[in-house]
Amino acid sequence: MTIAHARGRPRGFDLDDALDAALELFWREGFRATSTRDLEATLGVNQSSLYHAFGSKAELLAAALDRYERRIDAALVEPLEGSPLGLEAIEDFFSNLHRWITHDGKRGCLVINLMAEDGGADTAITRRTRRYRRRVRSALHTALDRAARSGEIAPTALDERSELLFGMVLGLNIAVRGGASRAEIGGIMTGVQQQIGAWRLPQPATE
Amino acid sequence: MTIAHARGRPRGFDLDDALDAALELFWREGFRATSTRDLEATLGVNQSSLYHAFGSKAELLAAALDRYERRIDAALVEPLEGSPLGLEAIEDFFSNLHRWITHDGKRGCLVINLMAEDGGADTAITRRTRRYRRRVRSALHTALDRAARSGEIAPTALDERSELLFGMVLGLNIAVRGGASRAEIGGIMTGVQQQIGAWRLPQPATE
DNA sequence: CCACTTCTGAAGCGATCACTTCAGAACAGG
DNA sequence: CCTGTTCTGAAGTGATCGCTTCAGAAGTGG
Repeated sequence: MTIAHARGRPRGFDLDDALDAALELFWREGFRATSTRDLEATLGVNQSSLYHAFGSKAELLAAALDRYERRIDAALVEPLEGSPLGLEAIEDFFSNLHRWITHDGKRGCLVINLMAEDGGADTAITRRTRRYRRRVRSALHTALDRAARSGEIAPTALDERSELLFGMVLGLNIAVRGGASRAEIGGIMTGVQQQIGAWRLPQPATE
Repeated sequence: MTIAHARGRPRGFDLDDALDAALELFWREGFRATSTRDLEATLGVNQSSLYHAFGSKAELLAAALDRYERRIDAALVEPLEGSPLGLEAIEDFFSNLHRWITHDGKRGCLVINLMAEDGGADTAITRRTRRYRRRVRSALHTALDRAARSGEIAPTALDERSELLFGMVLGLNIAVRGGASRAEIGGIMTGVQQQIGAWRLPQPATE
């Protein structure tokens, strides 16, 4: 959606590259901890140009967040939501989540990091994190529904179980961001996977 | 442990009162978001006096944290650890936790808030939050052990289950701090309690 | 009362924050 | 080349940060 300019000096940097670099900073260092000077240095773009292009630090975050949500949706949420599988889709989701939030360092999930940062003030960011929470919880519920319909798990307490799983998504994130060791994270992850497996009913032999 | 002074002008404020007020601010607003000017205004104590008494903002936090840990230990961890009960002690723990982190507003647990704030840097605070994590996880494990020994639950996957529970402690906190609605928190809490109940084995009729 | 010590209040320190200003650079169309 | 437009670089805005300075207030023991 980058339109070629018609008149005036052409922009000296690529908008998408800048957004990706800004996303990386906000994600790894946090929104508040990333100063406009940090952005200037890492992106190699003068503050003046950044403000000219994006308006404010918050709008830059919003634009970076658009890109982030598209990616995490493709990598984690859509596979969970669109899978034909039940419990296995959820187990895969948590495996993917594990990789996603620990990929290089203690970066966690940007949306959940933001949720933890702003302390629940009523900002545009808060509204987006709320929407994201609903989306993830709903995808988990959908997968549990599939598992129940196929007889993989008992068709009871689906609401409670999806809430439990969603709570674990949040818990894993804060454990990662809070500096828990790899072993600690692994332990929690094992606890989740074990619990998901424990929901599985004994299956009648197929075939 | 407040020693009466021997010479010089007596302090014009009460150390314990000041620590309690500072604790309240750090807890509700966050450590970083609480400025020394906020402390001055809320405590009614000049910055100069605060620095004279405590040394630095970080040391003031450390002193407030001492008080906080004593209280949360008495209110939540000791009852869990010292109870003769198994699952019921854990259920009570989560009920108490719910009250503790939502008591007035979205305050969460100070230790977990700090864990989320400093991003895992290796500070004195990080070391204390690590110690606290170990303590809570161990108390949960102890309670599960009691439940297993009394035949209340199967004596399997105790490590995984305690990790799961601990992850939920973290998840509930971030949900509260992140501005989740009362209904959302209640949903997650119900998910946890339901899961704990689901671990209970059918009991032989006693009597 | 005096010398000594400790604590207080106001003012101010340098650093850093998000953001702005403005002269001039770099292009287009005429 | 000239005019009009957009973008860039360096400098600087006021606000706020954690923390310090220092004169003087408020006590003590002699």
